[in-house]
Order: sequence, then structure tokens, then C-alpha cells
Amino acid sequence: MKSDRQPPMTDGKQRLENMLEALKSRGYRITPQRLAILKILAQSRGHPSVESIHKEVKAVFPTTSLATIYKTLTLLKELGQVLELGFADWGSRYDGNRPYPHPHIICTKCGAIVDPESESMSVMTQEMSQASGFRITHHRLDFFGLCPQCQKEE
Amino acid sequence: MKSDRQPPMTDGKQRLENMLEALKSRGYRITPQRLAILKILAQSRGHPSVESIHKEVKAVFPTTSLATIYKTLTLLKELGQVLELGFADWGSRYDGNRPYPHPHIICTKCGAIVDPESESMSVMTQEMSQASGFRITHHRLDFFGLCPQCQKEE
DNA sequence: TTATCTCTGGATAATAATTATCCATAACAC
DNA sequence: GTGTTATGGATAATTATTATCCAGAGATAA
Ligand SMILES: [Mn+2]
Ligand SMILES: [Mn+2]
Ligand SMILES: [Zn+2]
Ligand SMILES: [Zn+2]
Repeated sequence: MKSDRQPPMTDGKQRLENMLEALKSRGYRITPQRLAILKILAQSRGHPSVESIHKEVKAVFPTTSLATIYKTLTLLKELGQVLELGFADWGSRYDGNRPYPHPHIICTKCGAIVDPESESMSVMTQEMSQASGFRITHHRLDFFGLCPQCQKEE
Repeated sequence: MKSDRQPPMTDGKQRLENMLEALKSRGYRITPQRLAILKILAQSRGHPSVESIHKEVKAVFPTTSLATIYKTLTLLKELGQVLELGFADWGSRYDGNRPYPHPHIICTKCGAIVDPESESMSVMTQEMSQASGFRITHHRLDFFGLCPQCQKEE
């Protein structure tokens, strides 16, 4: 009955507050450019790319450099406030709503990335650690395929 | 009872035959350089990098170019004979023994990559497909942490 | 408000893995 | 063996990301 919309852990507002606090509490300045980037990350549900963030920020501050986007993302990564999905073949994508490892489903045609609900990773991590002797710190799980929209257009 | 050694689907010999057949049957030539690369991929269990393959091949054919390694790996990927593990931050690693999606455990300190035994991915894939509406074609699952050796050296 | 001090943004160069290009030559079917 | 054509080697090009540099914005206190 209820939608297939995926509610984040917290709403965008709360996430923005968390990010701002993470910066402020460590003495980082809240500049207009940074604020704009944080807002985009906190509100977006589509795992934006560096380019798309840059485009959005430039709509408000036209002189914004690409380097500023990269710098801010690097900072947020260090503070654990954003999850980077790095890809070998194309640019990275970022999740500011769930800055911790979680599965993703990626459309290989249009590039859409969505967050499925899932829990079973923790048990699997446990098993892996047990069997291999590794002390596992994090993981990355991507599913690839065609989204419903792109299936129609086939 | 049985060892913790990880037996590949087939032994190196058989894998080499499969790869050679995949090339021959489609009209690709078996050059000394290609043969050397295939042997390395078929025998190695450590998910070699382009650089390490290059180094090994050059030991036999000193004039071998890095481009040749890349070309051969691209070809084998197209034929489904090697699995590429692409990383955003460092070079790719390759699995010639299990050229299909399977989990990996990666040491973030020394770069070791091992194949754990695991089955539970297929059920998880099923769930994901069901819940998201995606038609899932493949996946990628990496666990990151410290290998037993690097834990000791901490 | 003003002075001071440091952090940050913008411009641009540098980096590094991978891919593209070019052509002499090795592979292989005949 | 010969002829055709794919392949190897050298090298340039590509592209996402990082490093560098410095003017100026933001914080802070007088
Ligand atoms: Mn996500
Ligand atoms: Mn493997
Ligand atoms: Zn799509
Ligand atoms: Zn290690």
C-alpha cells in the first residue's frame, strides 16, 4: 500500500544540522559555498555526482570552482558525514543521507542509484570475518542492472 | 576436516585451456605474450594487478609493453574469462580463476585480496530485485579490513 | 569599527591509471 | 612459403582527482 519511496534515517533538515555541527565543532568555517553543498547532500536522495553538485551550486554562486566541491566532499568524508561510492570507470557518487556502508542498486543504462532496504549484511560480515581471520572494518555492496524505467524503454 | 585452502572451480590447467579455447574459437591469435598473461591469470590466486602481471611477463619477454597487458585483459573481459575488480583510488585487480561475481575480502594495509567461500548472495540478489523492480545482472561485494598478518604487525 | 590572523575559494598545474593511435611485424590459414 | 591481417610496442591523449598558490573572506578581540 505505502509507497516505494525510501525514507532516509533522518529527514534532510536533521541531516543538515548534523553536518553543520560536525563542521562547527571542529572549527571549520561555514561558508556560503559549503552551506550550499551541504544542503544539496542533505536533501538529495539520488546519490549526486561531483558534476551535478557543481552545477547546482553554480546556479547560486556562479564562480564556484570544481575544486571547492572536491575539497568540501573530502572534508565531509573525513568527518564521516558523507559516503563516497567510488567507481573505477566513471566519477564518484555521494550519499549524504546515509554516511555508512549500505547496499546500492545501480542502473547501468541511466546511472540511477537507489538505496534498497536491507539488514542481512551484518550477519554476512560476521561470517566473513570468522572464516577469513580478517578484522573487517567496512564493506561495499553494489547490485547492477536495469531500473524499471530503462526496462520499459528497451 | 577439509583444509582452509580455497580450491578454484577448476585447477589452473583447466582454466588455461578454457581461456585458450575462448580465444581460438573466436579467431584471436595465441601470441607468446598472450599465452604468458593467460598462464599468470590461470595460476595466480592472489588477484594480480596490471603492474604485477606486467612485471612477470617482462621476466620472460622483456620488451612487453604495458599496453599489451591492458589490451589482453580487455579482451578477456569481453570474453567473460576474467573478472575485473576496479577500484576508484588505486589500480584494478584481476581474477582469472573465478570470472564471475563473487565476494572478496581486501586488506586495506597490504592490499591482499582473497576469495571467501559464500553462497548467500543469490538469495540476497533475489530480494533486491523483488523490492526494487530492477532487473539485476551482476553485483560486487567487497569486505575491507586487516588480514591476519597485518593484524600481528600492528 | 577596525586590526589581525588564519582559513578557504578560485584558478590552474600536476598526477596517474587507462585508452587511443600508429605502423612494422608476427601469426596463421592456405 | 606466401599473403593477409591481427597484434605488439611506443607513445600521445584522456580524464577524474589532487596539489599548489595566493588574494580575500570569516572569525575574533580591542
Ligand atoms: Mn545510499
Ligand atoms: Mn576472486
Ligand atoms: Zn535506468
Ligand atoms: Zn594485510
